[in-house]
Amino acid sequence: MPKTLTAHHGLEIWRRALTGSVRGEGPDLTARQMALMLTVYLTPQPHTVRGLAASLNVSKPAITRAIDRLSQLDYVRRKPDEADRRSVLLQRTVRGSVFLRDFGEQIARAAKSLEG
Amino acid sequence: MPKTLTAHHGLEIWRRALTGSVRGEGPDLTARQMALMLTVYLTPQPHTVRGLAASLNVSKPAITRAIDRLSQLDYVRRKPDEADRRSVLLQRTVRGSVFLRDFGEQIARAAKSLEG
DNA sequence: GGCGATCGTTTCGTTGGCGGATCGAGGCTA
DNA sequence: TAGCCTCGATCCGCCAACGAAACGATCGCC
Repeated sequence: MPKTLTAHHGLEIWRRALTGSVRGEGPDLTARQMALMLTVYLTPQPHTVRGLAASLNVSKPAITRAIDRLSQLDYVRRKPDEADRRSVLLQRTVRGSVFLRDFGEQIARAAKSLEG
Repeated sequence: MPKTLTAHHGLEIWRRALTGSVRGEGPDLTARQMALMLTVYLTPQPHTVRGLAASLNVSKPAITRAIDRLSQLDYVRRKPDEADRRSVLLQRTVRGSVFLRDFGEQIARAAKSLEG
């Protein structure tokens, strides 16, 4: 359990993790795409386009496009809502889980290398 | 001083800070632009285009473009290197410092709200 | 002084994200 | 069943970022 992460410390962790991500070979996602990923994987289901648009304060087409990109990477999948066929629910994928797990470990490593 | 920030915890902090940033009214910087900002402000001077290109593993034109964008926001300034007129050094600005300070506090807040 | 190397920038064509408007599919109510 | 609403997707023109190549300016060296 972290204890009062300071702003400066947070920035330094952010720098290391982000730099690693930029340097790396992984796909480079926009801030919105990344925010969408994190929202889908870390907040309670279900996730719809309109819900995400409201949650991220972004237009619906922007969400559709982000999903296009992420599903083409197989980081997320569309699943029609059987209860309301107008809606589309987002499903997590193994590949997306792996991507986020790796990213999370990168953050943890950055934090750890700052200790002591 | 943080103590063993877990991957999951790190992701959750990342989600909250990034979502806040996406929702907010600030300029949305690309991952590269943000990485450039953090490198300039958090690592030792001086910073040159080629140095940043190597550090971020990115092409020089990409760095030039990122600097164009950031200097137009007055987050960074170009200063000719008097010792080697071919080089350009990057200077920090007040506005950039404020931007990063706010962002750092957003991270700190996200971390704090996870405690306990 | 001449010449190759190195600096950051510019140009070029391409790709991809953007908001706003609009669409067709589907749901809801009477 | 008719009319209206809401859903996500698509179309449109625009703008920003991309890599590769070429450029002018400047340096280091002989």
